[in-house]
Amino acid sequence: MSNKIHLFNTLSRRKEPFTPLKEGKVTLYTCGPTVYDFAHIGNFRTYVFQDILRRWLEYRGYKVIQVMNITDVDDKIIASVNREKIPLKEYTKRYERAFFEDLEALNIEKAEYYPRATEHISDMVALIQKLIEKGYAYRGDEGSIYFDISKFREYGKLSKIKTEQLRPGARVKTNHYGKESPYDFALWKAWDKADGAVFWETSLGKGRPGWHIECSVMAMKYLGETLDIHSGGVDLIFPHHENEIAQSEAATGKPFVRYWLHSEHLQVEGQRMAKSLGNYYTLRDLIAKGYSPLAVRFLLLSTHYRQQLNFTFQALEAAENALKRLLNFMERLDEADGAGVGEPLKKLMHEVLTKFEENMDDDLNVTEALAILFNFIREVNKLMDKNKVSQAEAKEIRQLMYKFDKILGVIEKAEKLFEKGKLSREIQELIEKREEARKLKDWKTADEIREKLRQMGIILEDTPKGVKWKIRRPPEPEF
RNA sequence: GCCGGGGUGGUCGAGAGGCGAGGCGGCGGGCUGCAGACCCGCUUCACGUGGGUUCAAAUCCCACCCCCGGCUCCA
Repeated sequence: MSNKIHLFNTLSRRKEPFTPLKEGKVTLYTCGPTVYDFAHIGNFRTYVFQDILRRWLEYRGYKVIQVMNITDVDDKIIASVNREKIPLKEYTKRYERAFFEDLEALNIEKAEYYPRATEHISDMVALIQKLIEKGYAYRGDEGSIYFDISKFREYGKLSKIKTEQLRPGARVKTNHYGKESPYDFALWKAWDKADGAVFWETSLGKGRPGWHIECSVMAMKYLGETLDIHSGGVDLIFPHHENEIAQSEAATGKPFVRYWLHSEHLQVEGQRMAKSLGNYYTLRDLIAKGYSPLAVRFLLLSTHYRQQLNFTFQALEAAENALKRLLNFMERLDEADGAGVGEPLKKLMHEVLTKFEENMDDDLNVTEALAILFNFIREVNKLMDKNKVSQAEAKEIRQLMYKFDKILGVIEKAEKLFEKGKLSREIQELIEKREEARKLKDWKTADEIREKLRQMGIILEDTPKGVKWKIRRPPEPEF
């Protein structure tokens, strides 16, 4: 266990030493997807960040209890459901399933709970009832129930927004819903014709929950009234998280969240990602273009989470190649059989571990940690060039790499993907044929066979110890 | 308008007063029949512009320009 971790808390706008409420245990709420479409790579940047956070807390010995909500009822979903005339559940299941598939492809660790909004309606009703009783909520003319932000003194403490300074956007319907203040927000939305078959009959009336209430309810239900960490994308700071604080703290009188963490957005080619700009990508889009999801993961995690990340295809290629470098290194370690380096290597290993940990402790500085790791790899490669590293030492280095990979989550999974099975007879014969050609110095035939195998995804490398082969994705056509 | 975050080499990106992180790409060299992997060198007077502080500024201060975001559903 360590209390060395420092995290940037949006509440204070500074890095703070992290200590959980209960020793050894961290309660973590991560804002999840609204399942109305396939998630895009911007969404995944946040989920990858949350995964790194979770993994680092675990690395430091904490037991993490993570909740990720599934928002399966909202305006967009209702609109689609009524358009396609299918049951809500059927529609949301489709995208929920896709979401979990994507998480797995990106090697994102599972949370302990994935509560769905629609399965917590009664809990939401109870919380709203409590807010009404305490005088924080009121019913508007048309039956919807709103939170009265003027009753909550600390409103704006997360986003640092003063409500008097808020400029009403064009789409803020002021009197339309019978709200007392345009910034009061809906806890419960009364049924409307446009909602069609989507509604719940409750003691609050016929309708559906507002957007913010589900997170407060589900967070507190699974994690208690005060949670250690709550995270999401920066766009959620206001109004979503601000409203969550208001609802939760008004209801319980206790601090809702101790550390708020927000990840910056991703841009594509220096621009905001938008369907209208034609630069909108889902994970599936990238896989269809031949990129590996692990390269996407590597790219997403390699930029510090509080920094905007500029997604480009060139950067994705770079990530793909950086990943190859890691894998080549791992393979090379398998073949080391030198006399042994001894003390200097021990020192190198100790140094890389210490510095890696220091940087991760410092607000999850993965970028710097990776730089340190790659420097280490170069040093070890130098030693292996001189055939100094012994088998036992190589084994220790591999263990160290897997230790880092507990956080990065790319090496082991990629190794499994490219695992060497038995070569087919056809390929074995081709390799043998090429060896014969090489003995006869028939380079033309040898090179032809090598190229043919490459097209089949088998890379051959001639080494002093004989021919080596490895499985790699066949070359993709250029885009 | 109000409130945030930024502008670093071919590219992606760390760093936040004093040795040019790292990845990727390109070029050259070593190794190799050739490749590949790996190593070395170069790509490098790198830090938006103009001032200022300092022995020393990418880093601190001031002004300006530009980009992205929040204020409206959003990761």
